[in-house]
Amino acid sequence: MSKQIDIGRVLANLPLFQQLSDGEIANLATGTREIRLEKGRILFQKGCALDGFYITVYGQIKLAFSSLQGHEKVVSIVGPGQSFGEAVMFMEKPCPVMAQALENSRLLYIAKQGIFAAIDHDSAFAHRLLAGLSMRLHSLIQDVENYSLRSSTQRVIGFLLQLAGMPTSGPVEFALPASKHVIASRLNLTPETLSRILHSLSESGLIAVKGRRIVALDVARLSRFDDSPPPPCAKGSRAVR
Amino acid sequence: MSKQIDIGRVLANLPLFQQLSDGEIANLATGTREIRLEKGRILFQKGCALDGFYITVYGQIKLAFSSLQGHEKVVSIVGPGQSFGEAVMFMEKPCPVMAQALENSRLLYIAKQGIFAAIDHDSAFAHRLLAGLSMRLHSLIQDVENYSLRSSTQRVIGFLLQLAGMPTSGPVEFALPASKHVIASRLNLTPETLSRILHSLSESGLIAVKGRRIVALDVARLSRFDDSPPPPCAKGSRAVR
DNA sequence: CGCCCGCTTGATCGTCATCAAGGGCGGTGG
DNA sequence: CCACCGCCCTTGATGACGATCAAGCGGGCG
Repeated sequence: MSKQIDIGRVLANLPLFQQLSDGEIANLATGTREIRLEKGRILFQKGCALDGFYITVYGQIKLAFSSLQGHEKVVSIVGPGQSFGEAVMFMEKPCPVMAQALENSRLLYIAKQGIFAAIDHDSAFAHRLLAGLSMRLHSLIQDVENYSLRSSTQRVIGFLLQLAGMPTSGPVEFALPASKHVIASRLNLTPETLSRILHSLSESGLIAVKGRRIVALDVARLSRFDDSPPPPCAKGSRAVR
Repeated sequence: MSKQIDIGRVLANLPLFQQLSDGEIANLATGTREIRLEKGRILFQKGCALDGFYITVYGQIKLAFSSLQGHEKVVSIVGPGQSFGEAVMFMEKPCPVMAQALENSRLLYIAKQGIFAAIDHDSAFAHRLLAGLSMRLHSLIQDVENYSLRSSTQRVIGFLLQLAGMPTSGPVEFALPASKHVIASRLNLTPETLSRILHSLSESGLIAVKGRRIVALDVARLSRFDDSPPPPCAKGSRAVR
């Protein structure tokens, strides 16, 4: 039962909590529970109230909502070191999404009382929280922008470029962070469409695909695709738009 | 030149600032500028940095981004009493959207220093800010949900129901908050499509439209449309999905 | 009175979802 | 070691929803 020690250590190393005093870390730790979740298990359903939030230690959690028709849309894939649920906690409203483990995972659940105490005590912490929420908001707006004024191909390219990082140029290899099914949903596509797009990109020599691994062969050209107005008529390019 | 008095009064009445002390209000007021904006004028462009945020006193501002192709997508329509730009301010990153006046408007621009001081001084204020940002995040997620798993008709209905408020039942009349062009963009539709949808809804006897005024005739049935799985086969209903 | 702008209406086209099979690969058991 | 099965992904054929292009309409304002 080395839980207590573990939790304090883990908390203290998170960017969000880096600069808190030992006392506050200890205080947070008392309100913190460890959660192990096996692949496929649901952490909470859409509509639940949360009076705390979660941090992923390892594993992978997907946040998604599902229509009454049973369709599901993945909003976010959260990995180690990332947190989720803060907004719901501060809002005191039912959670708009559900959370499910994509792999066996280990999380921390941090009760809001400790957070609130830390805010009262240390206004720099409040600043970090505000900045964190703001970043989240920002990326959500990016999503809205992607969904509303970019084609499916552009969304895929944008996603790949993001995974590739800002590379020096030259080919970059990386792995998709989840099954193609999940990725497709995250990008608002069907798996079929994603498959076709990846196929067509590799036909154009822009990328190479083997299973979950992808090589971005020509990052420069890829980026150009990403946001170029389709030239007046992209001649003969069934493949592209 | 009654600006100073005005500003203090206006600030003190905003929900966000209700509970601040007179001293803090005064402090905020010194960092606050009044801005008058005539219809059509652009307040800031996408990519600008902000070191403060805005509150609409009267008028109407649209937040939007535009693709390189010149297409424009309205993210939000902000009216009197509402604020915008906080997230950008806290994030210290370029603004992801542009802001333009839809009517002659009057705004307050509040410098971040006063806000930061208030946070340091009054942790309840920090809580309110956090809750405010969280609400914003929540509604953005709703938007994503709408865009990704609801048909255009469902989005329109959802929007109308929101305008109608939670009515007692029976017909409700209200006005669209902006031109149909802007509304359409907000809902991720072309004006043509919006027009057709409104037409088809009024043909079905669900609403009546005269210009910008709309009467929701059958709110109950409207709500049902809003989220019902299309019954196995909605017989003969070209009008509906 | 006439113009301009916001909206409507009609015809056509593209993109992407849907439906339906067909691979390929890993795991399991004979 | 091979055969079988399940799962994930791919590939193909079709269709629907909504965008685009192109006129018409009406009403407010100069």
